Order: sequence, then C-alpha cells, then structure tokens
Amino acid sequence: MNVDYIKKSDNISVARDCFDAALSVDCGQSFRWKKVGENEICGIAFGKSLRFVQNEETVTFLGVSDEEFVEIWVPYFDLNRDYSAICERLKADAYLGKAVEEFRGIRILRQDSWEAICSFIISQNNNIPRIKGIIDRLCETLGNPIDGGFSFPSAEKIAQSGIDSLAPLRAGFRAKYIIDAAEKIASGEVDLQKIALAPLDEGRDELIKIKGVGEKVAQCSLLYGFGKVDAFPVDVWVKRIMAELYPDGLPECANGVRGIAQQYLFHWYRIHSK
DNA sequence: CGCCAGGCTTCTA
DNA sequence: TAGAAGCATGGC
Repeated sequence: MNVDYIKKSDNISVARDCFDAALSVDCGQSFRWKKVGENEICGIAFGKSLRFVQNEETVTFLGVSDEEFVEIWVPYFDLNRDYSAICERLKADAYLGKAVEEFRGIRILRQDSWEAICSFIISQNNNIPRIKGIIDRLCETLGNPIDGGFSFPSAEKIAQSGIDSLAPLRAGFRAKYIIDAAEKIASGEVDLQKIALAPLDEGRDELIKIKGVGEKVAQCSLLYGFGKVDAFPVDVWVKRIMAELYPDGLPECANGVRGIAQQYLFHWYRIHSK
C-alpha cells in the first residue's frame, strides 16, 4: 500500500482518511510537537523540522520535498499501513469500537529508536508537561541547532558528555538512567539494529538491560521507536482499563495490533475520565 | 503542607 | 516472588 498525496509548489497534502496528524502527535506518544497556530503544528524528528496544517479534509506538510516526505514523514506517520482495515477489525469489540469511532485518525508514530527509549525513560513517574520540558532542555543543551529548534542528541553525544552535562535538564533520578542508556547503546552493548529485527520478547529482554528501563518503558520503546505494533505498554491508565473493562485480557480482534488498540483505548479512556 | 505524575530499583520477609 | 519504600522535580 502506498499513500496518495498531492504536491503543490513546496507543500504536500494527504487526505485525512484515517489520519489525524495533530491528534497523533498529541496523544502521549511523542513529546516534541507544539501548536503554533489555530491548525498549525511544528516539531522535529530524525533531525528534520516540520510544520503542518490540517483542516477537515487534508493534512498539509509545508515546505517538504518529495524525498523528505517519502523517506521521513511517510514512515513517521505510518502512512503505508492500512488503518482503515485495522479499525474495522477492532470494531468487533464494543469498547474498542467506541474508541476507534471517536478517535479514528490516531496513528502509531514510528519515531527514532534512541529518542523513543530516552523519552520514555524520562516519562517514568512523571507528567506530560514536565516530560516535554526535560526533553526540550535535553535537545537545547546537547542537540544540534536546526531551523526552528534543536535535534535530539545522539546516544554517543550524551555518553561522551557525561551526567554533569545533564544538570540543566532537572531530570532528577532519571539522569543516571539516561546516561546508562546512552552508554549501553553507544557501545553496542544494547544493539538497536538487532532489536529492530528480533521478535518482541527478545527486543524486550535487550532493552531491560538498561537501568531505568522496565516492562513499560521497553514496550513503549518497541511500539513507538521500532514500529512494533503488537507491543503492549501497560501504564497506570491501561492498568485501570484492563481491570475495569478487560479482566480476561484484550479481545482477540486486537491480536497482532495490540499496541494500536492500546493507543486508542488509552486516549479514549483518559479523555472521558477528565 | 500533601498528593500526584504514561515506573523503576532496591530492600525486606 | 511479592510487596512496599524511596526516588527528583514541579504543579496543584
């Protein structure tokens, strides 16, 4: 399956069918996107800054070449996956059906592996505004300046810089975990390429070698950083969802895409419990 | 002041 | 192997 898109001057537009970019970048998967206008959002991923606008019908990527769109943003927004078919399948379950109906455009963001690991280490026992602040300061402190912000610093750069360089982040007890992750990944002791190719359980076993990475952070990394859509992060919210709605486990229709199901349920449940 | 935030490590029995 | 304390920081 290949995405259809329309190119006009420097902009690329994609139909909103099963694609809500604004919601996807703001439902707890990524922490690097900011609203800059009514329907306008900016962010940085894979060392590229992006500004996009969306209306009822389309998402428009501003100032993006065909190459950049195809190589970076199509995989990032998971645009070659048939979410329409997945959503249909998830409707076999009543709660998933409601979640999918209400938040149909959510996509699982295929983020940089290292950025996802590091971001979800930072997320532990923390709240979203503060997670964003710590990550912003990490990028400002050790990332490279890009048009409109800073790139996410590499594991090598963080490992070389050492824990004292993380003081400005005010990350608390997480700073030592960030360093351990950076060191193990920079040295190859934890091999991201191998995890990308390995079955879920093997990837998970590799990731939890990092201090500060437990079951939940490992599953988030696999889901958002390796595109493993069957990874299943269980945080406090999903724990509540499982206890209340699925005491016998997720329904069968979620098999193979449990991470996607999780994302719809997570967002749906949080919205309705506020 | 206390409680909580997309948890994890360490200590204890 | 299960359960609880401790962890840094900031918003409420």
